[in-house]
Amino acid sequence: MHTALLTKASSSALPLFTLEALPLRKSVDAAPSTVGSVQSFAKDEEIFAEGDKAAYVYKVLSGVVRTSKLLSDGRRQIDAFHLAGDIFGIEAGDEYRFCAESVGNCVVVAYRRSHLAALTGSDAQLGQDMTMGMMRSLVRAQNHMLLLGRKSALEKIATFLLDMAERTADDSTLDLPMSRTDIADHLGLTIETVSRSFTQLERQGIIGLPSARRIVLSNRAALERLNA
Amino acid sequence: MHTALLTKASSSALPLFTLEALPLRKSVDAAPSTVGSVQSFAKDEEIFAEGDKAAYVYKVLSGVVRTSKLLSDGRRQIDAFHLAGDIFGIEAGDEYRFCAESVGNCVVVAYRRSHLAALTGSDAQLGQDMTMGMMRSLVRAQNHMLLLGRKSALEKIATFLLDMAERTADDSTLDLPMSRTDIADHLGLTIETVSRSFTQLERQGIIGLPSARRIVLSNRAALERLNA
DNA sequence: CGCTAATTTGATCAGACTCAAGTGAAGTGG
DNA sequence: CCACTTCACTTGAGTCTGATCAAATTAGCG
Repeated sequence: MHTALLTKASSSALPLFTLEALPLRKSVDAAPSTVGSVQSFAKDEEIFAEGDKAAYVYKVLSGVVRTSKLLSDGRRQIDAFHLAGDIFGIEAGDEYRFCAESVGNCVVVAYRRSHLAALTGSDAQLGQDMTMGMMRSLVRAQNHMLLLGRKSALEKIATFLLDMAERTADDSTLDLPMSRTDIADHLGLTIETVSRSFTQLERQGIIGLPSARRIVLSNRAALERLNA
Repeated sequence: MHTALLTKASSSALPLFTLEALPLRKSVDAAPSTVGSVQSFAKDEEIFAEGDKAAYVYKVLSGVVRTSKLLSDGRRQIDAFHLAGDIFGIEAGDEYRFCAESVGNCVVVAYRRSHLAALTGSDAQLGQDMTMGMMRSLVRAQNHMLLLGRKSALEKIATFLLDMAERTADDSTLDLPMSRTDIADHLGLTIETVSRSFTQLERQGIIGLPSARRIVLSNRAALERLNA
């Protein structure tokens, strides 16, 4: 119904295939570092910081990455969670305007940006991959602005759950990879409000909470109604 | 410091030049409609609606355009104000996910999207213009998420004023082209809170309000401090 | 099994919203 | 040219949602 639709639909679509296949193939018989190097991170490790030289563009292979911005006094806004297949770290300028961290253990491929730039000129397909990645970020960001600016706490949570379900869940059970703090900083709320909203949805029979991070969407229609 | 810097810097940079010069030159000796057609709108006219077939990409020649999203119950989020030189209406899918309206009288050029798509394949420069437009939208959107999710009313207004000043003002005087309602829907506030914030900044001697829409930035340092 | 961190819950508070008037400026028509 | 209407903005009073502060549970984990 919103953001997630495009994201999910496109992540398995053609354009991305190139970016996926190219480095993996090459890394077998060539130096991986020149095309794409695979990197692993443990929980809460920094992949890059706000202000770092933006030398790489990344793609998530497994796990989850959060990109966030900080205010001088520590207030944080997580602009997106990046799941397997998602691209992050695309920048127009020469530095990252975000910090990127692993949410749990995760594996990413890093593509040297200078190399991509050269390819983008000659290889139209690869340029389109970057463009698609950007488009998807833009769509997500724009939908998220509506959420942040105009939705109530309960509506924010409902939208978030539907979005995550769309992106990860096979059935009606959803395993959240991130903490309440991360969710709060993504939705512009506090952890207490996030927790209370979950509890309220559970009491209304709209979701089940077998454990803190496992959500059962028992009444998706009600969630969609809250989605406004 | 944020959004506005890149926007301003890039709006006069090279990549955009092509998009500006190409249609204007051609429209003199060729049918303008095939490349870019100039359209005028009076105050509060609709340029396109959310869900319309996204047949054109637009560029503002003069005046201001707002793009917004609506919730089912009428709550509105203005994602951006587009000033002269700004591109809007770029879509990945085949329909607009926004509504676009003129804020005051304004003139725009409409580029047929099918035509651009063809050019993007052959003309790398033009493709980069679109890419740049998208990048700038993305940067703005990402900064705006931080504002919507984590800033107080006063901080939102301060950021907004600095941003508008950066984009339009020559000196320390700023003429706002939009109403309090538009500002409120852009910043995720109500008109009353917007008004009260302006009054408060005035009382603190940080801004002057010779008339409702004319702002004098008498203490830019204080504003920047509020910018967090 | 005890320790630490994450989450939930409770009580209170505050910033922003709602509702309601009041003020002022711009435009209209006599 | 001036009274009248209208619309945009400001101001005030009271309310409410979500934040803050604080404590209790619960869940992981070594």
